[in-house]
Amino acid sequence: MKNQIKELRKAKKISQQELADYCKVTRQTVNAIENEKYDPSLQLAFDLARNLNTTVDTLFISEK
Amino acid sequence: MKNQIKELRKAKKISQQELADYCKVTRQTVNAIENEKYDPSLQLAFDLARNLNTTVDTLFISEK
DNA sequence: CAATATTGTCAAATACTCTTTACATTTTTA
DNA sequence: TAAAAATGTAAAGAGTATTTGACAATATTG
Repeated sequence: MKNQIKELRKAKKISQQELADYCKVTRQTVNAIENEKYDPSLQLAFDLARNLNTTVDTLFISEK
Repeated sequence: MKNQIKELRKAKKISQQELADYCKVTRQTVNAIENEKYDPSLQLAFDLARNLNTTVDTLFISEK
């Protein structure tokens, strides 16, 4: 599963910490997901999409 | 998190078992998600959406 | 009605998500 | 260049997702 979090976050000019705060998770969680250590839960995927003004289907790319 | 899995599955006239097979999970997993016992992983959300000919953003409704 | 398919549910075990704490490295800014 | 901010990473533990096996209840079909 790939994602465009880093690109959209930078386009919005916010830090991992700020995005993490908006989504109510830790900075390390955002960092791990950006660097594809693991996939977020479905709820967190929705929270990330919302805070980056996009949709889950465009933020994440299921490689199948 | 709400979802429209049951409605779309019935519209397609397939059983929980068939949908589970397509997504490579157990019947119990599909049943639990339909009945909102817990949310699927992000990957399974994409698999469910794809097999029901829809998108994650329309199949699931994040209540926030 | 009887047989079969489908669905609901439960408990125990395993795998994965996420947090916390901590420290190192890189980037930005004064 | 020095200080501050941002990022990368790792280990341990809590909480959640999924599997397996099993049994009961409901719906469908012959």
